[in-house]
Amino acid sequence: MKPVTFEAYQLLRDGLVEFSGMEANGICVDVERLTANIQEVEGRVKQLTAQIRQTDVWRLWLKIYGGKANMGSRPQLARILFKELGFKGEQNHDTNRYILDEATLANIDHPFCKMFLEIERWKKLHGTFLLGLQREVCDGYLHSFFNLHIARTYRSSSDSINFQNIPIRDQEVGAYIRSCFIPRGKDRVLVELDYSGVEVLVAACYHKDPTMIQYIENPGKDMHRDMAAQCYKLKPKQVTKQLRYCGKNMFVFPEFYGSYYAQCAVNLWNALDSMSLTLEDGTRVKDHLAAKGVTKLGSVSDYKPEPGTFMDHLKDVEDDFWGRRFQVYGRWREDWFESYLKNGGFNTLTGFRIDGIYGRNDVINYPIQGSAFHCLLWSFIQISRQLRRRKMDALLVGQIHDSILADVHVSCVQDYLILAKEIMVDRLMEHWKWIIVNLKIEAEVTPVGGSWHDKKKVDDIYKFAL
DNA sequence: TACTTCGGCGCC
DNA sequence: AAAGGGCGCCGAAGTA
Repeated sequence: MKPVTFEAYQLLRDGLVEFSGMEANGICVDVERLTANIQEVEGRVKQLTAQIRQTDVWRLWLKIYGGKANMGSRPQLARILFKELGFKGEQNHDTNRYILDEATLANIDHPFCKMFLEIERWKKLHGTFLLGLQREVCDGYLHSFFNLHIARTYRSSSDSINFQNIPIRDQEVGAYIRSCFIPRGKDRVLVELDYSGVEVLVAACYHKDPTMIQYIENPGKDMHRDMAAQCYKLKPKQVTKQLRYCGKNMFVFPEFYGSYYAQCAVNLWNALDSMSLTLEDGTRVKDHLAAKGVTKLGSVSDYKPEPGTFMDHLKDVEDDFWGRRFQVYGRWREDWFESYLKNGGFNTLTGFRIDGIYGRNDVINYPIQGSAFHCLLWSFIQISRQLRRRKMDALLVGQIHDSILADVHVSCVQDYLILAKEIMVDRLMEHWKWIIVNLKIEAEVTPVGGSWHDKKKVDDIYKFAL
C-alpha cells in the first residue's frame, strides 16, 4: 500500500475511521424472516433433491460411485456426462479436469442438467447467503467488515459476511436474502445511492477520448445500443432492451476489461439461441444475420478468423472499436502500458502508486477501478461527517463499490438525498479537478416498513415524498 | 480431524 | 503477443 500524496493517505485514514463507524452501526436484520426463509429454501432443496433422485442419470451415478455418490460433486457429474453419456466436454488445459460451470451445463440438452442447475441455485442461496447471514448476525444486527487494505487496486472489500455480493440479478433468489435486511425502526427507510456508470466516467478522465465523452455527455447517444447494432448487423433503432444488454455485457464491458473478439463472438453467438434473441417484429436475430450472409460462428486458426463467419465479423467490429471509434482510448491503453513497462509502475489520479509485476489488462484496469472507488470513498467520508455535524437521524450502514446504503428516519429522507447528491456530484467535482465529465447518481428508497428487496427508484430527489 | 487447494459463482 | 479487472465464500477432494 503506497499513497504517494498526503491527500491519498488522508483518504485512507479518514475512510478507515468512517468505515469503522459503519461496521459498528451494523445493519438491521429481520431474524424471524431469515429463519422462515431458511426453512422455505431448505424445503425447496429437499423437494428438488427427491425429484432428481428419481432420474435414470442419478441411478447411473449411484451404480458408478456407490456409497461415494455425491449430488453436490461436479467432478462426479462431469464423469457421468462426458464419459458415460457421451456428451462433449472441454477440459482445463493445465489440470485436465473437465469444466462443468453453468454455461457448460446450460448448453447440454438434457433435463438432468437443468434440474442440477436449479438445485445448485437454491443451495448457493442457502449455504452462502442465508446460513452465512444467520451465522454472523448478532442481537438483530449484522456487522460486516469493510476493508481498505486488501484489494491491489485500492478498492475496498468486505467479509463476514461479504456485504458486496448479495444476490440481486436473480430476483427470485435476491428476494429471499434481501428481504432480511430492514431499517432499524418502524419509522425508518433504507436509502441506496449509487454512481451511474462510474467506471466508464473515470476511464474517460484517464484517456479523454472525445467520442467517449460525447457518448457520456449526450443523453441521446447510447454506446451499448450502437455496439449491439454493430455486432448483430442491425440499425440502432432495431436494438431491443435485450439486445442492448448483450452489446453491453458481451462486447463493450468485456472489451474494456481486456477480452477480445473471439471470446465476445462465442458469447454473442450463443445468446442468439440461449436468450432467443428476436427483433421487435418477431424476426429471429439469427435469421437476420443469415439474411446478411452470416450463418456460422466460425473459429480462429493461425490468428485468423474464418472468412465470412460471425467470428470474422466480430474481428472487424473490434478493429473498428479500438482503431477508429475510440481510437484515442485505444492509444491511451497502449501508451499507458508502455509507460508502465518503462517505469515499473504507475500512479492513479487519486494519488496512489502501484508498483510490481502485472499483466497488460491489470495495468489498464487497476487505475480505473481504484479511482472509481475513491470517488465513492471521498463522498462516503464527507456524508458521514455531515450527518454527525448536522445531527441528522441517518446512519451509513453499507457500501458496495459505487453505492452507499443508509438507514434514515422518515423525517429526514429528503434532506439526506439532497445532502448526499450535493456531496457526491457537486462537491466531489469541485474537489477533484481531474473529473472532466459530469457525475450522475441514482437513488433508491424502501417503503416504510419495507426491506432492502423492496427498494424503488426515486425519479427526482427534489420532488421526493414517501 | 484440520488444513489447503480448486472450481465455481455471487456482486461491482 | 495475448486474450475478462477486483473481491469472499462455499463444497468437494486431497493431504498431513
